[in-house]
Amino acid sequence: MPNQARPGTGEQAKQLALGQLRQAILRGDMAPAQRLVENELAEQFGVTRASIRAALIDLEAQGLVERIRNRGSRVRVVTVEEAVAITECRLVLEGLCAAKAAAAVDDGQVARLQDLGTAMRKAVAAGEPLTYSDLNHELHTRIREFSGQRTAVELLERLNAQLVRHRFQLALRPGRPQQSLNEHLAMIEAIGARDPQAAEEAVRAHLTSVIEALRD
Amino acid sequence: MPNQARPGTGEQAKQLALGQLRQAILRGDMAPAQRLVENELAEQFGVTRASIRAALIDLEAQGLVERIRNRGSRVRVVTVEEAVAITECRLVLEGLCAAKAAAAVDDGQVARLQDLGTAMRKAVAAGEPLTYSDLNHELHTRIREFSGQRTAVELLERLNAQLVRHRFQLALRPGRPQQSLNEHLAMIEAIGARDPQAAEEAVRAHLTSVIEALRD
DNA sequence: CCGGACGAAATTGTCAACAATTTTGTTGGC
DNA sequence: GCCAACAAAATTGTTGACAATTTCGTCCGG
Repeated sequence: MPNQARPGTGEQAKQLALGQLRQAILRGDMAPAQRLVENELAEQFGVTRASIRAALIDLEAQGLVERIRNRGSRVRVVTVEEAVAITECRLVLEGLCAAKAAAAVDDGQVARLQDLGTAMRKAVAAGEPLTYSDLNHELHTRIREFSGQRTAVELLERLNAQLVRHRFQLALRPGRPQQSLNEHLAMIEAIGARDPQAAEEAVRAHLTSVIEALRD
Repeated sequence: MPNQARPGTGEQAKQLALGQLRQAILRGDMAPAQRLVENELAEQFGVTRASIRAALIDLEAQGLVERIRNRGSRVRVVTVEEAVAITECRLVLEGLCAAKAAAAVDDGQVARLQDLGTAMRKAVAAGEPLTYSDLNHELHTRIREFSGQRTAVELLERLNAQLVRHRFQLALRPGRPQQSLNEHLAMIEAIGARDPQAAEEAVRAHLTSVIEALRD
């Protein structure tokens, strides 16, 4: 009963466990395919097994862990093939978002995207792949946000969470940022021009290139 | 996805509760926005609250129920706007599946689709909108299946589950089957011709028409 | 030496009681 | 008569113990 993590305040146990576990997986603290024993996790996070269990069910639905009846949970390993299939889904969904965004953005939002574009240029010129990767992620997030497509955004966040490991791998590949940069700038330009079809095409071209890069 | 709807056999309590509750919601037995009290459900299905609770968490992740902290669960109501947004996601994802299917089907699968096409023709001619609706659903399912895109299929099943109510409403609209039929036949033809781009275009045209029909 | 049956350990699934929270109905003051 | 504080009821969140299932090591027979 000594609840180490503030018993009364704010977050409830399940949400807390969910957040911590999710972060741990996304951060890579948990090795791929690592077994997730409910008792261990419960002790580690200072919550009870029921909370961990609820969190695991949630994470299974998000595709981050795999659960087998009476056999336990493990962090899901995303093969390259799966990563490609996931990115194909991203391709069409982000294409949709880009088209909708191009039709809906206001001037301030366009300026925001262009700022991101110059920042990305700088990051590539300075040879900082990690900064570039972050900006990359933020650009995609902003476009989704500006599209106002709540359903699509939800699906995409689910999909993206499954790709963290692959994203890292991709970002550190030499020469990759240069190619990626041009594609991103094209996306920004198309949206800035309020051209839905061009925006969708640009996103598709970009993610097609990502798929090719993934296949090595 | 571990849920094919067999609520009879030696399933475990949570899976049983999940199946029954899911069916009840999809079947429309639960009124929209109806409150789902854990105790009542537990008694109704003859399982304990813990199982119901686990099932509810699952259903929340599937987008079928809404849960608010300390306030309980309710069957989620999908507004027309949301239905449109969901169908827009279906549009791009099913387009992807159709393109992949067109590139991957074998002769037997094509024959299967064409059989469905003639059955649909017959159902429309006979004025049986319910039969037609079922065939419609099966056609979409088969195309997804033949595409081999596991990730996309998973997303689409999630999305479709949220639309049951609207699908019913749409199927019974006079004149709708006729228009829908032609679009479906075009999809079948494009896939039979192994033309990915035409298949994607046909699916997009069909679902665009569905979106327009939804907006009344 | 190998294969299958048996049993113990580990792990998840289920249960009923308890605590915390929100909602609702009521009472008192203005 | 209306609003706020308060108390009671309903409902969800949490806890620890118990049951069912699977896994793994061991032993026996061939």
